[in-house]
Amino acid sequence: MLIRRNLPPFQEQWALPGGFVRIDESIDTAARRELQEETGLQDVFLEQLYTFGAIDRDPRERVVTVAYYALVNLREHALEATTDASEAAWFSISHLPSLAFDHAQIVDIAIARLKGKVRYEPIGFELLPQKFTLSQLQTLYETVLGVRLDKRNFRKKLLKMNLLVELDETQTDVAHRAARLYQFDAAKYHQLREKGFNFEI
Amino acid sequence: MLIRRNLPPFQEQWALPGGFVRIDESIDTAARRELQEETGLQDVFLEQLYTFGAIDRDPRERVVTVAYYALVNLREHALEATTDASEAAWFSISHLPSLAFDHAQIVDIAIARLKGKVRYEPIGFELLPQKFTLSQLQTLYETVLGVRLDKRNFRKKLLKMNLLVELDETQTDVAHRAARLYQFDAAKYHQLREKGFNFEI
DNA sequence: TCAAAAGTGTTTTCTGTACACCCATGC
DNA sequence: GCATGGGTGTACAGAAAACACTTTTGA
Repeated sequence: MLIRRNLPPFQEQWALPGGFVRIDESIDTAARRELQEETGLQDVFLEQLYTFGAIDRDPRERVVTVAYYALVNLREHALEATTDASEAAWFSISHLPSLAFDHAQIVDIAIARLKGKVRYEPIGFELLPQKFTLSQLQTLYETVLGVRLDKRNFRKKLLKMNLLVELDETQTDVAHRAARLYQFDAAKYHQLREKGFNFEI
Repeated sequence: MLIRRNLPPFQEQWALPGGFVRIDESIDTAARRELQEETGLQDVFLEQLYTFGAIDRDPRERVVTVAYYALVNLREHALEATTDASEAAWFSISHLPSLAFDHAQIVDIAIARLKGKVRYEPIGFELLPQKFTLSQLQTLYETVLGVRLDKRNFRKKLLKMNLLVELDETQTDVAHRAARLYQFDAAKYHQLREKGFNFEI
């Protein structure tokens, strides 16, 4: 999700949303506030990514950026028009425009983090609606990891973890056999974690 | 490695070494400089850990800390007396004194990072001398991960990776059969990585 | 009736784990 | 000669990987 800058430097260029930390808020709070102010996104997975501190990364003055990344599913969190930024839009990470400042580097590091983390923590579900099909989940992993997965083996593995609740519902509005819907059981995950269980794809 | 503070607040208490980033240096550079100034340590593995930004973490004023962690082997990097800190000393992480500021939390996060990272990146070698025995390596993993490992399986696994160079040397000054020494082959590791190899313990 | 994706088991291969004894060395 | 850690192989079990066809549905 990028915003188009309406002020120099890098005017008219796309950039990551962001802003300054206030003296009376933590940086976690600031990240959440900025995200909300610039995109309308709320109640999403948000985690500190990395802190960027090269001396010339902003041409105006010395700026240190503590970058955060959020995971969002587009169906349940629509973008709202906001006042801060002139324009906000979603991009495919395989078709990014050129970015302001060192934001391309920040995106690279975020993708690397996601790729690493998605394999051993159940954060992939943040990118899907609450109810999803196993094929959607598989496609998600195939996209993030950049590999093709075997359908039968994938289902076997995921279902054996006992983290998915099989619902009595199916997809609607598809032009083929409707797939069963599942839900991720976060409570069960935390419970299993206590006992030494490790999520792994 | 902790230093004893000689100024308030938390005077006389143990704390992580640290200091302020200068306007003309990157935060990476600042971390390296502070480490060198306060402990004499140079040319060690140093990586950004996490940025701490709670509003009241320093009683004097608002301070944001970008924490770094270093991995050091004590045999090859002796501590030097320095002027900045009144005293510097190594502690076992299982016997830490109470720490100034939120440094106990920082240490906890560093240990968690090490525990996670040591399993899928070959950073454990940073904690050993260049030449080491397989038993030393095993003990290191057992200590960091907090588990006991099977000697035969551990050796089998490590040697099969082809990342260790078997030297024509053995330990000296031990009161039992001297163990063969090995070296980690970083070049080979990077070469294998290119081909999709993943280090994993 | 066709297209499109859902759903389902078995076999083979590989990897992880469990396990015990002899060897070399210094004291 | 004894204490101490060094060094070695095999068998079993469980996990991962390979693989193809039938079913359901809407258009």
